[in-house]
Amino acid sequence: MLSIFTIIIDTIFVPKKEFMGKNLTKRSEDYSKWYNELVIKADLAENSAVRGCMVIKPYGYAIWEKMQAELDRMFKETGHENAYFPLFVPKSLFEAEEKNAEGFAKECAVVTHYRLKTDPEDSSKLIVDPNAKLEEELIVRPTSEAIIWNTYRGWIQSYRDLPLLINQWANVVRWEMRTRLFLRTAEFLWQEGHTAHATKKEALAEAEQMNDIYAEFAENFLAVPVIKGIKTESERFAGADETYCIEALMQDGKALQAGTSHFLGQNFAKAFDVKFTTNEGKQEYVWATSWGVSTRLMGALIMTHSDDQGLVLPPNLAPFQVVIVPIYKGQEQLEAISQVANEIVSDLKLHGVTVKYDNRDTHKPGWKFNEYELKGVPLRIGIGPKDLEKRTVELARRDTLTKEFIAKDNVVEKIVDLLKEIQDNLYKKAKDYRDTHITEVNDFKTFKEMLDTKGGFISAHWDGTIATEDKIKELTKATIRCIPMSSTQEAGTCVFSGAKSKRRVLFAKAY
RNA sequence: CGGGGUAUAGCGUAGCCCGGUUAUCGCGCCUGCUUUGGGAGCAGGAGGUCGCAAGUUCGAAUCUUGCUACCCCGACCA
Repeated sequence: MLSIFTIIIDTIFVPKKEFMGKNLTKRSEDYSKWYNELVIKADLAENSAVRGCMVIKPYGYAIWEKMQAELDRMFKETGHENAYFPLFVPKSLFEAEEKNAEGFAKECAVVTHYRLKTDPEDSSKLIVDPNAKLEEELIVRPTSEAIIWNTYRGWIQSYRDLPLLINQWANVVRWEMRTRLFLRTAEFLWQEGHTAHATKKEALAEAEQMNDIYAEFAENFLAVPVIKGIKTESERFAGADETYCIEALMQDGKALQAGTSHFLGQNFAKAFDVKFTTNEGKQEYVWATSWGVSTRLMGALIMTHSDDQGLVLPPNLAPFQVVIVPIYKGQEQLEAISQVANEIVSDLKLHGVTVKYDNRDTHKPGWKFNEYELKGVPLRIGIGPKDLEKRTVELARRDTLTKEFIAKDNVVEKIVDLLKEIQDNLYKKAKDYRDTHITEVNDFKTFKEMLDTKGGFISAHWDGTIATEDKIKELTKATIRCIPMSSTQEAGTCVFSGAKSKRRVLFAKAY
């Protein structure tokens, strides 16, 4: 349709040479080095003075804010409200739900004192005041079930108080041994939903619904295809009866858990004595769920779409979807170009497109081209003297790295169309990669071979025992990522033990 | 917490084995001029507790010891 209005003067497949010089390690050379460099060079985040903790820079944070805004909208649309609970959890509350406490105990930061004082031996230094020891240690939350369920006890008396549907946006701390920007940091940002229900059925439905929302968000918004599934017992959240998850596949063939939603049964209700009176006057424990996604999604986004030239952002998440770069000699030309650029800017804004006009004279056009490629801006408009003459603009796509000249009058229409196309294209490309990297395997030799050569998900039969799961992990480093929701009954024999199995599960090496 | 490695300007580095004028180079930064359709060129300039603390020595970035931080590989993990 649009091509009727669009005069394509020229389409150029830009020669590779022009894109060299970003000094970014190639994915094929060293994938994890590529990732680290990309995060730094695209100005998303950097390491901080605090071990394992990152500084999220404005450009990276803008992307996170877009994720937040969309998720927040989806949560509210399904009846959830935001609240905020404390950063600290008294140890006695933390230990109340045993499995949860045990699961997180090894990675907790603990506050033991509340005051510093001047070092008597060196007045320029501070020391912890030994007289300011806390009566009870405070745990910096690694997750908030404990403090929240302790609070819920006071909020829930009757079936009329249910369901209780709460979300909080917060930071949590998990003292990880080895950290990587966005993928695993000691402190990270996330949202955690905590809901209370009158029946098991309703809580299960909630947990599943939120996992569905995560999947929808990942696919439609991040353009990251995911597999919805259930975790095995050993991969389950500490304190949950069932963990639903979405699993994504990165370009290096490793899986990434992108979100989890837990059915907590009555475990926390019992640990914190949260009961309600039914409409028949009986006292019952409530049923619970919790669910969360974190800044790790940034990692998923980066590792799904980006290439050797830098970040590639889906239009839905780009802090600005279009950048306009003027190419000019002298003030007069700049003014003429700016007039055209400003027209396009206001027209794009009217169509809901976010756009940045970069008229800084401190950097040359070539520099800007590279910069915005590195930062993954979906579309770039170049306007120079030749364009003024011909009433055209140059339009470059980040996802395909192609450029074309189009008539200035059609540019807005074309862009609106292209943004949608880019969003779809990124998803399709990622899904195609993912789908071709799910390999059905029926014997252990092939299992190992596939993991080492092709990578990705291995769909195989499993006998359902933790022993087999552990053994496979020990031998191959692959874990069961999930039992896919979509998997159907299929008689077979376990790829490792040869015992009977009713369905296939997905194995992969994971982040 | 085990095993290995590194520490020199904002970043990346040379020098260290074999101690000796003013610590090398690149990027970045500042000033000026010329430039601007794929990371500009030239000229000039600023920037250093050589991780920290002791020791050896006439003399230490360089040798010795201790400490600290970080990185990589394991174990742990959203």
